[in-house]
Formats: sequence, structure tokens, C-alpha cells
Amino acid sequence: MALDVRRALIFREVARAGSISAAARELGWTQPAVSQHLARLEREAGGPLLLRGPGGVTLTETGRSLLRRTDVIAAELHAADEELAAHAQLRGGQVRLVAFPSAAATRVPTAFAALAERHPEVTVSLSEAEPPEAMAAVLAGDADLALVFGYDGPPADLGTLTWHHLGDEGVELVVPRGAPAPTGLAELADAEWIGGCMRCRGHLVECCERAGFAPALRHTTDDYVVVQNLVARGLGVTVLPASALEAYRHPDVQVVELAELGRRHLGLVHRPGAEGVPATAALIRELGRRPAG
Amino acid sequence: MALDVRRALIFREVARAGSISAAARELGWTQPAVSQHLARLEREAGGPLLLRGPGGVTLTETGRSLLRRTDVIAAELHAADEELAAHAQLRGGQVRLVAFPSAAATRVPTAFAALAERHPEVTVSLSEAEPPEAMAAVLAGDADLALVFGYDGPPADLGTLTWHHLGDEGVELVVPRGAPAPTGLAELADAEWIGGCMRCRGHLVECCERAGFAPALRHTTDDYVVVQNLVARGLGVTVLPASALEAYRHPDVQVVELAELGRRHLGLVHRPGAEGVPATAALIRELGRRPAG
DNA sequence: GCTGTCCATAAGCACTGCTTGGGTCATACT
DNA sequence: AGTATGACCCAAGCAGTGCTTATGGACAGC
Repeated sequence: MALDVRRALIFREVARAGSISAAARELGWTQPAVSQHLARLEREAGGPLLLRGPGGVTLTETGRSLLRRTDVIAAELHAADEELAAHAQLRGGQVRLVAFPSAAATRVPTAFAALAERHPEVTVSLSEAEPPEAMAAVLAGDADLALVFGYDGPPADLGTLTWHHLGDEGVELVVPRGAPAPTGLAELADAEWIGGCMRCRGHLVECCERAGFAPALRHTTDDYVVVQNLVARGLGVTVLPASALEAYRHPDVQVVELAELGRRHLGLVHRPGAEGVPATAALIRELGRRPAG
Repeated sequence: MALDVRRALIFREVARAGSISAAARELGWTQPAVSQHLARLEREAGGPLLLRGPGGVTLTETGRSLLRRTDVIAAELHAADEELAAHAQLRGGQVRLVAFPSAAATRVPTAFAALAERHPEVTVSLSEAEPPEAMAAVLAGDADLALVFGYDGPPADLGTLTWHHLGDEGVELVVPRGAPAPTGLAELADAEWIGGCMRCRGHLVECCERAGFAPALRHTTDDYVVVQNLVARGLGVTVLPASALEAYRHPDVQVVELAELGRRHLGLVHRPGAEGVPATAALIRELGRRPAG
């Protein structure tokens, strides 16, 4: 048997309205339309579901049992409708963001706060991960959105993911205050270097190699306050993105812009199509609101 | 919004199959057919329900919430299907019979037993009522079937109910053994009469009036054993239907057939269309199996 | 490179599913 | 009685839904 759902729901309308004609009026149809649906439904059911009489219809026992089922179906359908509408109108839903640690410092809290104010019923969740892991999480479906960066363009290993550019910023050389300001990386070939996170370190090494030397990495930390303290005391030199220097600037360091260091690109990454999910789209909007230097 | 149920169930198939193509194969359709349904569903939902990727689809959060609802709907639909099939194949269902008291004696138990043997999962229930009340119960929906009788044809007040003839039997005059056998009712104009139930009394009075007298009703009981005991002791005369005399025959009464007394018609009454309900039809079949004399 | 699988889009056509226009029956009103 | 109303079914017609076929793009694996 096949039992068409639509017909089952039409039957429910008839049972509730008390007559075929009344149900037809409520459905905005003519009476024969409903009548034909019922006839077919009863044929497929193998027996009458309701008895036609003057003044309307009465359910048979089979009809009553079907009505109980269709009531559940109708209720569930209505609930689903509500949920879909809630999601579409941002009265619900959830976005899971993965961001690299230092991004969480400023941009993310601002965006979350704005989203919470505009759409308090949208749930946001944050986890931290470096770009490669963040993108893997999105790909695996463990996150909806990843806030990542790449040097001189989007991360290379985007795969099928979609890149949403948020802005880019300079990467600047940080040396102790009072030291002679270098005009090129090569001048620091013999300096001691402080490395940041894995990617940043990779970028630093690449730049140095292009300048003709391999940097001696003495210290390693991705905390931009710690890094600047080390530099200020003459324990090494390093590079930092502009946003880190904007967030905190040690008085005893000097900052030098060098074209060789390129720029750092900040962006969002998500599965293609995810930008259409209302809650995700809303968070993308909020994260893009503040232009990066 | 409108949220078409059929599309919601198609979405469920896709979610379960893991890809649009796989769902199409399971549904026996082509891929674009399913694709079009999904596109429309998502348009109506106001956002994507699943993300298309190589190797199949992944649900969005909205999609997951819809899937939960559609799972309930599908389960309920399947259960309804089962119930309808059970009723159609007499693996379930219920019939409520109302019968007049003396009918319950023989015909009803036989039919019930046969039905129970053939279809043990069909529930039957019996209540007793005289024809007028029995028919009222059917009309009110309190019973599915009424076993009733009428004199010289179906009951007059059938209304919209359907009459299903089961057979008819003679109505016979019962007088004490040894008394001269009357050849016409008029000969008993001065006798003392014993009346049965309301209807039977009515019929008796009518017959007597046609014969030119009003019968003196001395005793009243619808128990055909009691009646015959009274007659046997010379306390009155009466009329009884053949079936009552078949069920019990007192040795000291004599029975006389008189055309004037007409015949009693036995039949079933139900709401039009109820004969199509499998369980009801089965009971009608069983009740009709034994021909009445 | 090529092949297989996934999906979307466009155009076409058949069939579902609605409407219109009959007609019957039962109840209520005049 | 006779009429009106409201419920239902049946038959025929037609439009639009909802499939199909055909084509193209994107990605993964060999």
C-alpha cells in the first residue's frame, strides 16, 4: 500500500470540519476535489473511513484510528513549520565558529556581542584552532565557520571551502627601541629571532630565505605581549601583524614596515552554500562589519 | 508558509540516503526530480537545509531539526498504514451489534463464535435493545449494526438506514393442547390473551382488529418459555414466532398456522456505507449464514 | 590527462488533480 | 404539496504540477 500523506491530511480536514463540503471551503477548493481524494484514499485503504450522511460525515472505526495518526502528523508538521520560520527569521538557530587564538581577542567578542543584541535567540559557540585545524573542523562538519588567515592571500589548502575575505593588514618588523632601524631583512641575518605560531614561523622563515639567510629562532611564543617584552629587553627581534601591535604596543620597541614581509590576509572560510544559512550569514555580516587595517 | 508534507518526506529520504542521487534511485525517480523538490522546499523554508558537496550532502542545523520532525511523521504514517491494512484484512477492527433480546439466544452466539474463529483479532460487542432503540443506537453512532425485526416487511421507521434482509418466519397461534384448533382469529375474540414485547403486542392487536375484535390482554411477558407455560395451563392464548417455538416447545400446547398472522421479517440495519467496513461486513456475513425458517 | 559521481538548470510533455456542470437524496421551510 | 437548501457522487474537460530527457559544471580518483 502507499497511503499518500497529502490525502491523509485532507481526510483529517474533513474529519475536523465535519463534512466534505465544509473541508473543501476551508481548503479553498470545490467539493468534488475533496470527494475524489477521499474516494481514492478509501480505495487504497480497503474500506470506508467515513460514512456519508445528510448533514455531514461520521467516522468509521478505521477512520478514527487514522485520524489519531494524522493529528500527530499535522502537529509535527506545524512544529516543523514553526522551526523553519524561526531559523529563517533569526529567532533561533546556531552558529559554531572556530577562530585562531589572537583573533578571538577583539574581532570575535565584538561580533558576538552585536549578534547577541540583534538576535538574542541565535546561539553562537566559539572554539579556538589554528587555520589548518579550523578548516578541517569546518570540512568535517564540526564547525560552520572558521576565522583564518593566510600570508599574501587566502590559505593555500582551501580545498572545496569558500573563502570570504575580511581584510588584510601589514606584517611589521619589531626591534628594540634605540637600535638602528633596518631598511631590509638581510640586515638582520645574524640577529636572534623570536617565532610565533607554526604558520607565522613558517612565513618568517620563508621571508628570510628570500632575503638570503636562515633565521636563528631562539624563542618561541605566540603571545604578542610576551614577544614584545623579549624584544624590548634586547633578547631578539621578530615580526608581528599590525592588529597585534594595535592591541598592545610596548614602549621600548620600534616598529618598521618592510614590503618584504608582505601582508596578512584575514578571512572566513565555510562550506559552499553555508553562507545561505541565516544564522551563519548573520555572523558573517557581524564579523565583516569592522574593517581591518 | 505552507511546507508541503510530501516535499518534507522527500527531504527525509535524501537525508537518509546521503545524497540526492541515491534518494532518487530509492524513490524510483530521476535525480533532477528530487533536486527540484529540494530547491523548492529550501526556497519555502527560507534557507538551505543541506549543503551539497562531492560525495553527497550534509545537513545544516535547520535540516537536522526538520529531519527530526519528518522522522516522527514517517513513523506515524507507517503506523497508520499498518492499521489500515490490519482493518482491511480483518486482523483488527471492531463491530458493535445491538440485537433484540430473543435473537441473542441462538443466531447471535453462533455468528459471534464463527467470526471469532475465522478472525480472532476482530472485536465484537453485543448489547440488547428492542428494534426502535436498536435503530436509534445505530443512527446515533453508538452501534454499527442492529439485528431487528418487523411484521410483514422491514420496520416502518427505517429512515435513512439500510435494511439487510436475513429471512422471515411464520407467526403462529399458540393454544392449550386439547382445545379445539381454531381456523381463524375471530374464533378467539373472547379468549384471554398473553402479550409479548411492545412491538409483538402491537402486531397482535392489529391482527385482531382486522379480524373484528380487540383482544383482552391479561398477561404480558416476552419470555417464550413463560408464555408457553401460561398457555399450557389454560391461562390464555398467544402468538409466537416460529423461531421461538423451535427453540422451545412446551408439550402441552398446540400450534396453529394462520395466514392472518402474517410473517415476521428478520434483518440487519446499518448506516448506509457501513456494509463496506470489513469487520462489519464480516459480521453481516456470519449472521446471514444460517437461513431462517 | 580521463572517467565516474555528484549536482543544477532548461525545455518538454504526460498525467495528476482541480473545475465545471450535471444529478440524487434527505431535511427544513412555506 | 411544493420549494429550497445542503450534502453528496459522477463524468468530462482542462491547466498546471511534476516528472522526464538533455546538457553542463565541479570535484575526486586512476
